[in-house]
Amino acid sequence: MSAPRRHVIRPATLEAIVEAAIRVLNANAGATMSEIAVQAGVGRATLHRHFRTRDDLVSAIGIRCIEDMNAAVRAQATAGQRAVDRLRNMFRAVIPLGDRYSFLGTNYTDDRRVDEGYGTQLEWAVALVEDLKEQGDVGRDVPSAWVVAQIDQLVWTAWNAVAEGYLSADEATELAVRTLTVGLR
Amino acid sequence: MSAPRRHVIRPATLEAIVEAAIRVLNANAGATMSEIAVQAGVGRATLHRHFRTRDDLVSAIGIRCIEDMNAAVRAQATAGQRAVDRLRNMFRAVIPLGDRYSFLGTNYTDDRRVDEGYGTQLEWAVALVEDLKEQGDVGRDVPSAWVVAQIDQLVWTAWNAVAEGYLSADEATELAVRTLTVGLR
DNA sequence: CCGGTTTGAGACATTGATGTCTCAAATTGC
DNA sequence: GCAATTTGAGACATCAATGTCTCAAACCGG
Repeated sequence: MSAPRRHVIRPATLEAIVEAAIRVLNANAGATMSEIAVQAGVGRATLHRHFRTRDDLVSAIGIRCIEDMNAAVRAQATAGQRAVDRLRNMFRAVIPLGDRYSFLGTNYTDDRRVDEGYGTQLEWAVALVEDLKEQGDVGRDVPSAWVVAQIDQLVWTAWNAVAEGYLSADEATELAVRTLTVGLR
Repeated sequence: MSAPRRHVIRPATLEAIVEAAIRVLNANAGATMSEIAVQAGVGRATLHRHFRTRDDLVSAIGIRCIEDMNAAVRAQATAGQRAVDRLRNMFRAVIPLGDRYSFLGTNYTDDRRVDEGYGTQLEWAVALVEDLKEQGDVGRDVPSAWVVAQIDQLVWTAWNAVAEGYLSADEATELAVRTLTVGLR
């Protein structure tokens, strides 16, 4: 006897849930399934039909965030580029996903796939920082952990600036590169 | 007939609760009263005896955070100082309170006193940014909102660096000033 | 040492969110 | 237009966290 047919959600419904969940949970990590459903414009039963538990939903969104971020980073051509140009390209690709960074920071899920994905991002960032130091765009005296932390925060503050409307995406990218390398003087 | 005697908590107990609540709620904004009590080394009944509700506790901690931050900023002598020195002094005073910044960011409470206190901090920061621009430490082309956002995030990442142990408090202060003004090159 | 006060443990009631289920309505593709 | 499928609303059960209360134990200042 076959297992009960698993629910197949419509792609547009799933996208609405993912975007709504990121928005609502970034604002309040304790938001209820009801709040997420309302914001997504779907019924709460639809969430429960597709995700086994609230934790399952948060994990699934976390995995989606990591996949989106890794896809954005992977999509860049890096061969032969100067480190500072790779930094600029990375910011250009990743700043629009700043809300996903924030989601992963505030809605931690003890999920192997999220941990692995985050580790991939970290490795990529550390390699970039080593090259920035090698090419003189970042001083060798600066702890790499500090540089990585600054890059992380710049992604988020730049995303916020674009969301608030006082910077365009291009302006945000340039200001992020400038802030990290030569500062605001 | 007089009202029932209000519970008077011991100062050491209250401090333990405040510090534990900041630590636990920074890690997980949805942490339970039980988790806070365990971390504080007190009984859950003690929390309920002193705070009417969980929301009341979160509000009270938020007010404490704002008061601590405003006290730190107010304690500085600023008359006659260059803007960059005021920036350095502000970082030195406020970085140890980075966990309080974070608390206010992630555990927003719709409380008039928290809003007012935050407004005071913001006014102070904007005035400092104007002076930094006036004295050439920050370019006039940079949006003030961007500079304020960077200062905010530097407080948090510097606090984290000290907590993680790869920077001393003095190193964190200097690196924060450097990152904002001349960058990491 | 003692009186007054605070506190912790645990029992218990309440509450709100989650999770399950059913059925009519809506949607979609042919 | 119809069949197959997904979805929303709402009823209902479950569960975990909150909130209340009592009493013995612990604490502290005089």
